[in-house]
Amino acid sequence: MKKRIEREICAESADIVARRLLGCTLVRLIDGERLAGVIVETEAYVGENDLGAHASRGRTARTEVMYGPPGYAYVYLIYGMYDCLNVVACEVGMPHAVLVRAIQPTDGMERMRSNRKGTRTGKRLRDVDIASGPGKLCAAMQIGREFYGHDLVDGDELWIEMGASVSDRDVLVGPRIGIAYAKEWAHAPLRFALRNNPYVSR
DNA sequence: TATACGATCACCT
DNA sequence: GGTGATCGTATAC
Repeated sequence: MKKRIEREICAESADIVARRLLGCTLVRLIDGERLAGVIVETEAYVGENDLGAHASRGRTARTEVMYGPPGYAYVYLIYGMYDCLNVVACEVGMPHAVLVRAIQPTDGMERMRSNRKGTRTGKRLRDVDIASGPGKLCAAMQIGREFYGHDLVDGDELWIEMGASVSDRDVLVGPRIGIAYAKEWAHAPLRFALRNNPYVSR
């Protein structure tokens, strides 16, 4: 069991935190079994001015957790079907968040694969397809909205561990996905991924 | 109370 | 490359 992240890691602007979380390990403990994977893709949502961010509509019941301290989980339902996991970043009162978009499974891969048996054709999923997207990752790791507000630093069933350091030349930076409506913010370089890693989405 | 739509995914052509 | 599934949230009425 590796060292967990410290809360200060998450206390910066979300773009900094999104970059830092690459290479860290997301861990889910369920029925005594450890499910884990290296974070290989993230996106930053940088507060109320960010037209691509849920917080751009201000403080509501849904966005409330993002206004609190960093290191907590913001989980939301998208398209009526999938849950997505975010790490709250920045300081209290600044609603920043980092969307975890993909992980490279390391522990409990078979259980994660079976958790994704929502597919019709029932074909065996390739390893690279198990958690290569924000909705897929939550399904694979059994992360739902019950984790809204969960502490990812000191929590019990879901937390983040430190990983090997990642050099800048191994990081791909580009525009975020699925926010074409966000005007100038749609192009902002706020998506981060490990270059040439086959476990990233799309 | 009613309605439009989304930080996605899987299947189809 | 296109589209349907499916429901909570924000916003309009």
